[in-house]
Amino acid sequence: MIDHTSLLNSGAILKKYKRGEFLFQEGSIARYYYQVHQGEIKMNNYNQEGKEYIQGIFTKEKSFGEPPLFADFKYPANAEAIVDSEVWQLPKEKFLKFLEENPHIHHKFTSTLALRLYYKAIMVSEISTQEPEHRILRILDYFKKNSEPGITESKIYKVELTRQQLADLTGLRVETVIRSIKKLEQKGELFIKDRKVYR
Amino acid sequence: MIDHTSLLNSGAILKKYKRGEFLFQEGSIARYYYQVHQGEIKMNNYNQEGKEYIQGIFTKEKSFGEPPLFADFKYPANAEAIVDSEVWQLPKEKFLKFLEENPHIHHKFTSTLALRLYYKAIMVSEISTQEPEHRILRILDYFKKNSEPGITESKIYKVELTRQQLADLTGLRVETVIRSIKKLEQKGELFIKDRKVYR
DNA sequence: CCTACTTTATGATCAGAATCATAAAACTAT
DNA sequence: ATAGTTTTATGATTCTGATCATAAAGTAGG
Repeated sequence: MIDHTSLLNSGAILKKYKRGEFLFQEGSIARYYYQVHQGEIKMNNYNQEGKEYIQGIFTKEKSFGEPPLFADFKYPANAEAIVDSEVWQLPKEKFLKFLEENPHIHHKFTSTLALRLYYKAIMVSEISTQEPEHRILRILDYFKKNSEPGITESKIYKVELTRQQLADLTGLRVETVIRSIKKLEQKGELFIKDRKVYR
Repeated sequence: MIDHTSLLNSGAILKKYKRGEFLFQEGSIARYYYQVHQGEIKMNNYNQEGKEYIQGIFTKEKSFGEPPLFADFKYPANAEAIVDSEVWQLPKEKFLKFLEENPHIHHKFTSTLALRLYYKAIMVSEISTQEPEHRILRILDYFKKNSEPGITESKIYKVELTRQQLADLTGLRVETVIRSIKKLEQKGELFIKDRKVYR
């Protein structure tokens, strides 16, 4: 989102996180702008029984957790490293100052927020009204679309998500995801090779 | 969101919609900025079987449907008048020009988007991991908080939503909402008087 | 006032996803 | 190579919210 030179010039530092480590917790105050340098970060919630919901997964160069920097509220979810990762960290004030000085980048963040809202609107409606197979296809298509810019429908996409992650993204249980994927394969909506899903 | 004088100066017009009328449909291209002047507008989705999901309800002076004006995508939901309403309509180009000339207002829209993202993040997590009673309390608290700025927890809030609307906001069925509300009353989380819910 | 419709309500039944149990295959770390 | 963990897999059972049926109370329009 922000190039490395600008990050360094603005005073960002690169921090390392081990797989499973938290960058911040649900309910805490937002103090930094974050951008993935290496690895994978997920934002998630756990309910009382420990069931997880994954709000989003962020990879190389993607920023996350900015919304509370723009309005006055606490983090609605945790940020947790999926694998060992390196993440740029820029203090809130410096981030906001940088945006003021770079209206073009500010615009990019506004449209990123808009796009994320679009995705959330779709997912919340899917989860509340559609059956498992439909939900799973939506998530797969979303990840496919975001995998490489301008990927065509005809091109085959290899899903790198585990069944458990798909479950946590769609609000389903892992067994339900496994069974639904099997049914989707029978229907020809996707295929499985060496346990990996392709769509 | 934008004051009436500015709206008029920028070239906005006031349009009337009858209860049940659509302002735009899911999948169509965004051409206007909308702001409620009188009445109530909901954004919603219908699935194949006609089951509705309400993304949000917008009242006096609230804007809606801006995200696709900031990024390149189609409406993820419909906009439908809940009651007879009057809505300001400003062409996209004029809206974006107005924002450019008024960075302060632009900032307000960015934080509105951030806040809406916050609400969606909470709802999608609630819907996918929490049971009916929990979901309903969340929605009630959200509407309570937005009913008047700075409402305290101790103050009693009268819920103007119907059971059906609560169902469509939480992804539940109307019978489930009715039964859950009864249980919540027994637990002392809210009370019912003349069929109206108070929290 | 009368008729339509909407909203709230309640009981009975059903269905589908969650849960529980178990296990094999595939990685990971030592 | 070995032990431990994660991932995928499948069958049996349970349970909760959806569905179906029905009705009374409330509201709106002519």
